[in-house]
Amino acid sequence: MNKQISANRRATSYDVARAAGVSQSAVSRCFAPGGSIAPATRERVLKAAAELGYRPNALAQGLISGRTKLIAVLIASHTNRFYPEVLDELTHRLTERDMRVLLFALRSESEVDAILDQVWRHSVDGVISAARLSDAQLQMFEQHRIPVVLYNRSANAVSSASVCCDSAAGERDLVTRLLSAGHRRFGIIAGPEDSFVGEERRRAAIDRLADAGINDVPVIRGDFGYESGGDGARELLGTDPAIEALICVSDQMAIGAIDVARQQFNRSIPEDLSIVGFDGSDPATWLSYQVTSIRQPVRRMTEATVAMLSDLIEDPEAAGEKRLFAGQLIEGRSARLGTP
Amino acid sequence: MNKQISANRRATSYDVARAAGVSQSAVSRCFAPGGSIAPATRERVLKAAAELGYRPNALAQGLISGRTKLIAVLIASHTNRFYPEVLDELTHRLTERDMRVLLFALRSESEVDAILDQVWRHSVDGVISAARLSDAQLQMFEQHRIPVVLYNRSANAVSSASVCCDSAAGERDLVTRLLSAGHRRFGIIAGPEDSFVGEERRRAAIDRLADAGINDVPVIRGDFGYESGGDGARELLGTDPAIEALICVSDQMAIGAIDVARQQFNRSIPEDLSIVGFDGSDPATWLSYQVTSIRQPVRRMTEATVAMLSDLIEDPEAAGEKRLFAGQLIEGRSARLGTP
DNA sequence: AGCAATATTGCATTCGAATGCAATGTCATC
DNA sequence: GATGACATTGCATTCGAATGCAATATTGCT
Repeated sequence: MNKQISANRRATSYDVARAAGVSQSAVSRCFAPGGSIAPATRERVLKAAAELGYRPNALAQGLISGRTKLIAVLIASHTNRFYPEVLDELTHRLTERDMRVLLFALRSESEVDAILDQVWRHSVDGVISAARLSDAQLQMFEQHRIPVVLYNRSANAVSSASVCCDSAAGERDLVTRLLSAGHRRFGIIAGPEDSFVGEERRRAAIDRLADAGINDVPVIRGDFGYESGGDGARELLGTDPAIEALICVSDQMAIGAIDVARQQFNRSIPEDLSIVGFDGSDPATWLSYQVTSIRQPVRRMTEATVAMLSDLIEDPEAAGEKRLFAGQLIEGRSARLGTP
Repeated sequence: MNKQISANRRATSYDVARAAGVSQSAVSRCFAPGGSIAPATRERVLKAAAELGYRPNALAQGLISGRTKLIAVLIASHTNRFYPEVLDELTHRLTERDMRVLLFALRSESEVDAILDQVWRHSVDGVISAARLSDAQLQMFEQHRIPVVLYNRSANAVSSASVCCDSAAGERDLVTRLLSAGHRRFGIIAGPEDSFVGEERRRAAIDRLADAGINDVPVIRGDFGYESGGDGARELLGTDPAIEALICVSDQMAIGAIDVARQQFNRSIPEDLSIVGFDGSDPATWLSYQVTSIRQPVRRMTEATVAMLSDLIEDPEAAGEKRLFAGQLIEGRSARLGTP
């Protein structure tokens, strides 16, 4: 019996070839950019393809050509929850360049291996990771010439491409301005110990304060979220009511801290207490908060990430570049700042 | 010359077969659940596979088996920006069931066709759409037996599976409670005309008000975001300062409205003005707002979505079920509510 | 031991498109 | 009309795993 074209079977290049009276190769060449094909033939093939609703099968293309145009995007759940702009921008930039997003949301460190296993199986052309990868994991990709671009984190040992917002510089700026406004008594609401940017910001703040002769600054750890910011403020202000400025390593924690300071400690912000955040996320600009913060240039960063990844895919031997973007200081109304 | 195993080539099932001294079929059967293989052979194969770092190639598997375990997730950019929980939960639930997320973020209606083209090429096993699809587009999927589950929207003509929060019922409840608190003068801050849930909520509010004999309620359209909520409030309160209650079809618009009402119109919320939202998103619970709203049961809804999709993939002939989840009324502090 | 029943294994083919190579076809030029 | 340069086309193979079928190997049982 002949191969039946059942109503719901997808049309293949052979079906199109038969309909157009050409070989399968000709069909393939019609859809390949720069394929050698006569204009007249091309016409006929495209017409047949349109009639049959033919679309090249990405699996077959990927299998034979070794290029899938799939990009694995690894993002920690909390990054996406608190900063959804990042994923949205990444997705758009990738789509613009004709790449597809295979999304993996990580809730915990322990899932990474299982997820990389999947990434691996799908023969992705590249990886964008806004989640922590171990050196061994990065090496695995490097060894197999799969480009990886790290977003807002960088690797220790392995030389790996990355795009980051300069957290340290941003945090230093903030602290410098707080100091020059005369603040001398600080509290820090940091992130989890395993957060790259969180730790970078915490260290930068502590170092800058130490430079100014201020040591033993109390640190409370949160999870970047609203609740934990409030908890941190409660604990810090409860322990030392004389604290003049709270340095929070994320906007959402700053917001939580502002609410608790105002409502439970009856402080006026910024008159009685300065609070700064980090990220420049949307809610930070809301009238009730207007958080003084460092805004990450997300659009430029995501654009750079995708551009860098494209380049690496073109030339996998190219060295991984590290790009550092300066954050922009947002002078909100949640902190008293001095002149720079 | 023999096929060279260069350092960075991926191991294939043939490589493993050679290393373990068995046929490629045996290797394949080791990784297939329930494959007929002797325990001893299995041992040997798995050992060889581990040594070579072998992982089945998902493209080849998908091509030959017709199952890719890929799920296309279509989500409107604004849904993800204002309500990131949805995508995060969906991704996790899908991952739990051993399915992968091919993500598409839609900024505008016009991108849909290009994106469905891509979805199509990738032979996904199913689609979850939190974006509008036309009847023709839905039919296309149905015709080819590709299950689609709509999230928070439902189709008109086509019978399609869907999971929704009962926006109409929720909005009616809110309005009922506002009415029973004695409010008589309302304003509505709605969503864009092409938003499914936005319109559903707007209509429900208008209908419920009409039932109470209140007609010609002013409606301003926003885009679900903070700014547009503030703009809406400014316009409504500017036009009619006697308005007693603002009905916003999203929490972020309610928040924007609260800020503008407080800071630009000097109103106490809820004493001078009641404002209600919808969604039960994170920021709505923040102390400064505590928006009175309807919380969508996101976890249950995403769970149901994924379960439904799994079932449809198992049995594509099954009829698409429509599941409607009741929202939970959150009595915040942004509105005066009467008894039910 | 002998035979059937069952469990393992390998062979060969398949999925759908891309591509090197050889075979045509076309055209210009002298 | 012959010759060469170049453009089109098709053939055959390839990517890597799954699977129906036939060939063996084991096992149980008499």
